[in-house]
Parts: sequence; C-alpha cells; structure tokens
Amino acid sequence: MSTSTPKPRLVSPNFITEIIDEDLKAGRYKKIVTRFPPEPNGYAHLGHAIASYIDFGIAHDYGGECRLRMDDTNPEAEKAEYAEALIADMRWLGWDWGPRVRYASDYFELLYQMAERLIQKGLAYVDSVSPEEMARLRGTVDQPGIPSPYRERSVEENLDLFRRMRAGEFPNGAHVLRAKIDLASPNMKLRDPVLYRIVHAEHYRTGQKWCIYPSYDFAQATTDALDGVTHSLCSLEFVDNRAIYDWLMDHLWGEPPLDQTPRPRQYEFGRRSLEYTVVSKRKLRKLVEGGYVRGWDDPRMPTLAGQRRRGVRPEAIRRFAGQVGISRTNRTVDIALLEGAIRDDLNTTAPRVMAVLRPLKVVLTNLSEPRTVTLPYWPHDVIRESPDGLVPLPDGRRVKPEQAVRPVTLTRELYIEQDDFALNPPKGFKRLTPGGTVRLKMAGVIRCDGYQTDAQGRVTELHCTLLPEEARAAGVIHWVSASEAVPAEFRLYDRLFTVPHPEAEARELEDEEAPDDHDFLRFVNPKSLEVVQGYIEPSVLADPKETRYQLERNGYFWQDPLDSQPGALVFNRIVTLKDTWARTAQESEPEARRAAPKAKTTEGPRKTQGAPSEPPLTPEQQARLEHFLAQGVHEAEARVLAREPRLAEFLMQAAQKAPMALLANWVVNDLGAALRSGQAKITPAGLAGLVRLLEAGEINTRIAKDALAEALQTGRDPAEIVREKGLKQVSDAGALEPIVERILAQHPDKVAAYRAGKTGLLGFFVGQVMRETQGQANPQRVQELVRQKLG
RNA sequence: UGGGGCAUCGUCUAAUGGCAGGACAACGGUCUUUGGAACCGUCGGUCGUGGUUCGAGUCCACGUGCCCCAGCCA
Repeated sequence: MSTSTPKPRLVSPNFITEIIDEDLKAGRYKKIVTRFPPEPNGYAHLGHAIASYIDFGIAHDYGGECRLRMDDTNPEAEKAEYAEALIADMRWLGWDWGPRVRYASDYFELLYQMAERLIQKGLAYVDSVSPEEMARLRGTVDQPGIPSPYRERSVEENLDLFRRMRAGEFPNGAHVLRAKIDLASPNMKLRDPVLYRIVHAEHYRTGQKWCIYPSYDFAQATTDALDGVTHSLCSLEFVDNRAIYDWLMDHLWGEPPLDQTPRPRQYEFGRRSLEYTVVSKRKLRKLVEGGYVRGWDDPRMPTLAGQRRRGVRPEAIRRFAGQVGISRTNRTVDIALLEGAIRDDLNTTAPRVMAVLRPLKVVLTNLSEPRTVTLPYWPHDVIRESPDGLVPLPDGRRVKPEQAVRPVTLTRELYIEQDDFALNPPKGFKRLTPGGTVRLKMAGVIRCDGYQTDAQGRVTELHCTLLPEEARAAGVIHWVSASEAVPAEFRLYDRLFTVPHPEAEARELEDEEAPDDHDFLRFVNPKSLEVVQGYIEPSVLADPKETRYQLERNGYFWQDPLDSQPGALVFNRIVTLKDTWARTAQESEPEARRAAPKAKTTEGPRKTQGAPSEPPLTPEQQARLEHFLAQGVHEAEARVLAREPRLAEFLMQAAQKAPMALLANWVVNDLGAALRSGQAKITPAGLAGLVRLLEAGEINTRIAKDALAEALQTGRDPAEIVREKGLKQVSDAGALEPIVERILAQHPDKVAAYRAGKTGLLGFFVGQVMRETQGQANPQRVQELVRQKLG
C-alpha cells in the first residue's frame, strides 16, 4: 500500500475554493490559514458543525491550518463552561487546530495598542453621548447621520480619555471609542462603528483585568491578522461588516504588530438550517427552559451534545456536513440528508442484534427443549463489502466473519413484535397471520395455529408450531426468548417539530393573529419522544456500554449514556431504518390520508403574474428616448439610454465614427455595467473601431466580445488587439468543412444522439468548432454546415 | 423606505456564452433469512417579462420574491 495517496478532499469545489485557487496561483499567500471563531455563549449545534466543517475542511484540503478561536469579547454573555463545551464538541468532531486553542482575550493588550494607534492617526475618537443619543445621531436608512459633538476631539484628548477608560475611571456607557469613517454612508455599518466599550464585568478568563472590551468588528479583523489568517470565512449576515474589516486592515496592517502576517480577507457563505428543527440559541433556550425537552443534551436537540447523547457518531456529522453544499445563499437542508448520513455511517459499524419493542407472546407448542443457535452479527452484504474481509465485534476487535457471532436461545415462549401479527392482514403483508407461516430470523419457520384475546378483543398470545426447515414462509421476522431476554426501556425519538420550517410558519401566524415570539413552540411535536418497554437479547450485557447496534428491523440504538444502568437498561433510538412498508401500509389506510399534512403554505407565491411595468420617464428622458428612436436605436436600448446620461454620452461620442443603432447594443448590453461603475477603460472611438470591423464582416461577435473584454481590462484599443492576434472571421466553406467533419467524426455518440432527436447538441458541435478555430469560424456558416451534414 | 446579499429538479449543488449534470428524496425493478443495505432504472428544474447573440441558467433592462443592516451583541 502506498502512503503517498493524497488525502481525500473534505470540501467539494465551491466559490471560496475558487478564490483560494486563484490566490495561490497569483502567489498572494504561501499557506492557507482559516479560523473557526465561536463565541462561548452557548452550546455548539449542527450549524456550528457545518461552519466548522467549511473552515477546517478547506484548511485541510489545502494543507493549511485552521485555528480554533474563542471569540470572547463580551464578558457578560460568556462562560468558561461554554468554552470548554465548545472545545470538547470540536474535538469530538475530530478537528485538529494544532497545539493550542486561541482566545481573543489573549490579545486584549495588543488590540488595545492598535486602538491607540488608530487614535494617534486621527482615525478613532472617544464619543461621550448616551447610547440613545448615539442611535439618534446615527440617522436612519434614508437619513444620513449627524456628527456627535465629540467627533472632533483632539488626539491628545482622545488618548487621555481612552487611557482613563481603560483605567476604570468611568462607568458603563459613559464613553465609547469609535472609528471615524463616514456618518453619511448608505452602509449603516460604516457610520462610525464602535471599537471599544466600557463593561465592568468579570471576564471568565481575564477576570477584572479589563473594563473595556473590543467590539466584534475590531476584534475580528485584528485577531484574524494576529493569528495569521489568510481567508476569514463567515456567514452572509456579515457582508456589510466587511467594509469595516477592510478599513481596519487598510490602516493597521503592515505595521507592528501586523507587519509579519499576511493580510487577511473576509469571505461570506450562506448559512444552512435544517428542516424540522431550529438552531438559534434563543429558540433552543426556550425549548430547554419551557420544558419541551429535558436539557441542552436532550437527544432531540440539534446541539452536538444532544446528537452525541442520542448516539450519532461524529463521523456521521462530518459526512452530513460534507454533503451539504456551500454557496452564497442561505438554505434549509432536507432532514433526510442528516438521517441518511447517520444510517450510512452506522450500517457498517453497528452490529446487528435482536430486540422486541412491543412484545406479543408466542408459545411454540411443539418445542420441548430450548435450542441454542449461533447468530452472525453481520448480514451477508456488510461481510462481502468489507475491504479487509474482517468485521468488528461489539468490543471493536476485527475478526473473521465466522467468529463475529453470538449465541441466542430459542425457547418455548418467545416475544415477537405486535406489528408482526395481523388478524386481518393488509394486502402485501409478509408477516404472521392466523394459519400463516413466517420465518423466525435464523431459527426456523413457524405456523400460527391459534391465538388468545383479552376482553377488548386484542390479541394477547399466539400458539404456534415450529415447522421443518424447508417449510415455506411469508417473510422473516425477529424475535427474542421470553425467558432469556432482558427487559429494557426504549426511547423512540422523532422530529422535534411537526412542520419542516417552524420559524417560517410562526412568522406567518404573526400576521394573522397577535404577534408572539413564542409561536414556533406551537409546532413542537408532542410525539417527539415515545417510551416503550421491551426486551433485548442477553448478549448485549457483555458488550461495552457505548456499543451502537442495529436492532434488526427496528433501527439503530445505543444505551443512553446517563440513564442506562446495569439493572435497568435504557436504549435511545439513534435513527430509524428506512421503512418502505410503513409507507405503503399507511397509504392503503384512507384515514391516514385524511390526516396527511396539507400542502405547504409557508412559501408565498413565487411566480409572478402580470406584465412588468417600466417606471415612467421624465419629460427630459422622454425627449432623449425619442431622439434615440429616431436614430434607429431599438426601443429596449433607447429606454436604458434615456435614463442613463452616462451611457448616452458615451454613445453620442462613439456615434461619430460608426452607426448608432449598432453601437447602442454594445453600449447598453456589454458596456453598461462597466460604464456605470466608472471602471470602463475603453474609449468611444475604440468601441466604434471594433463595431466597424464587425459590420464589415471581418470579425464575428465572438471575436468582438473577447477583444472587448480584454480592452476593458487593459485599456488597450480593441481593434488593435484583434489585429495583433491576427483574428478574423472565417466564412469560407472550404476551410470550415474539414473542421466540421473532423468534429463530427470525433463524436459519433453525439452524432447519433442528435439524429435521434437531441437537437440541443447543435450548440455543442458549433461550440467545438468555435473552440477549434479560436472563435474565428463564422458560427452561422458552421451551423448550416453541421445541419447539412447531419441531414 | 436607503444600502447590501441572493434566486437552477421536492431538497442541496454543478455547468470559460455552446449537451441543464450530480447527490439526497420519491417512484419502479433486481437481489436479500432485515419491507434494511447494495445494484439497475424512472420521474423531475433554470423566478417572470422583454432585449443582446448564430446560440443565454450565464450578458443587459424592467419586474417579483426571500434574507441581512439603523446594539456600547456576535
């Protein structure tokens, strides 16, 4: 076995890895460093798991490093307990953050010095207005802010005040340090954000040493830089904060203490939430405090502590996180993805044993002596697919399949599941029925000869005969010996909420009735926990307590780490097995259909009806519109030009050297964005020259667009670019035909598909020819040729 | 409301302007001493309307919808 095989990628390619690839190619960074910065103010949940997967996974994939950093800049919210739990959860997930955990609080002295540096540069000031006043002065989204009377304090005064803030001379709220950026900015975040505030509180790490604390924005950028972070990844709600991040780095990076580190950049990704649950800390707290669950580690909770107690393995969480994609949109992930990841993980790691959860007594009337059978822990397919041919025992030892067995005793009295017997079987029922036969897993076929019922007519006991081995059976069911099996409690967990999007549903309700922040609690699933008393085969008593089992046909289980005791076993169901029978059985019941969930109402009508209406033009714009129309410009372009003087001006200049109608298309459709942003490096004459080439048929649009793109970047004359590269349109059939033929010959399968009716392939063939000719072929001519050849 | 972000199968996610692909789910089948797993197959999508182009999910315009920002929280 070669050890040089590359470690598999954790993160599939996405917009962030694209950025990193380019940064690496351009030599901007030698090594990729990311960071995962939770605030220790609560327990980690699946959202943290996904975010950490991105941070640690990307660092892993690029052979870089990821720091684990406690973002502990708010002493009032944070606790050592949370920090420890967070670290334990991250360790449980298996992440490697090197020799030490980082803490923002470790950098308080350095951060303080950088803040002083900003003051000295005249870029920060101590403001002394009240919080209410500051909010008022900040303005609103459509009202610019007003400078605080303290905004123009001298450097000396600011320094003096800031030092006295640190020294503890002022009460909470008396002063703050603010960055002097732009009070009129349309980005509210830039209206002189707070850098430091006074908080007289005990910090769980620094105690009473500090009474001023850096804000998120200040701490994030500076500690990233101090930690050598290159790519600072966070979620989408911080997009607006990036401007502060960059502003701070513009003024602090490159000089001590940030003269030895790469300049970090922030990139944002979309959050992922999960169906049938909530992940906001506030809402999770309500579930705990309202008694809807038994605690932060309740197995129904999406916290990592809850998932861990439920029995989910970290491997499953990672598998799940890896399957969830990264994009720039907030998204809600299908719960089936999580469940599927857990099942996939457990399928090959959880030995099979039998347990009966809802027992129905069976008497084997013709079995006089107990019979002990040896049962394999693993089904044939897991054994077959084992890479080394070995399979694990419950204690973890890997052994040959024939050794991975345990004894199970068949006795005169057994238990089977109540559901595995039916007096009136539905269609397709493959279990026991009166007079019918079924196979007891690995123990023989039985026939039901009779049954007893109680006063309500419920079946209480079956009388069965053990048949010869070769007897036919309707199906296979699991069982346990009534005398040998161990009683146990089974906790069956279901989804925490009855609807996939409890928060969205609650928001809808608010509109109709009185708004209530607790509305999401209405959707808590009253049946999210069902407790049943059953029996499990005695072999489990000898296994390690943390063994995860597949209880055959019942799902994956393990013992509750807290509540399960030697004399009183308690098993948590980690996840059910996929149960296609339950679905079909339910569908055949008309009553079930009536109770089926109604169509989703949470998603408002997304499709629009009615034609879009253009905003009305001012008289001036109307005049311009008519002017352009008169010049032969198409209406769609003319309308844009009428509203945008900048584009119109450019067009007027270019029109001195080329036909206006043609130019208008280019100005509006291809140059619009660049012209508006003022980034366009092309001249009107340059565009006109290009359009003339196009009009003369010397080049095609493909060549023109490519040249234009390059001209926009470099500021060179596009016609010059065309000339230099020797590009010109090839329309000559004699030249084109051999290329077309070659392309068709190279793709016989596509040709067949095209002839079979997949006409979309026409574009593929044209594209291939265009590539072959570096864009010089006349695409219309090529299209004709392809059509002609393919008949 | 000013600014910003975003919109592709039921869900998540791909597609230098050139074959709308993959995964999960669902459905059907094969196999199976688990109605599990595995294997094979099927179904199904570019928010809308225009425009540019030989060709648009991708570029342009106008709409629509969702999310974020007016904490001395993060």
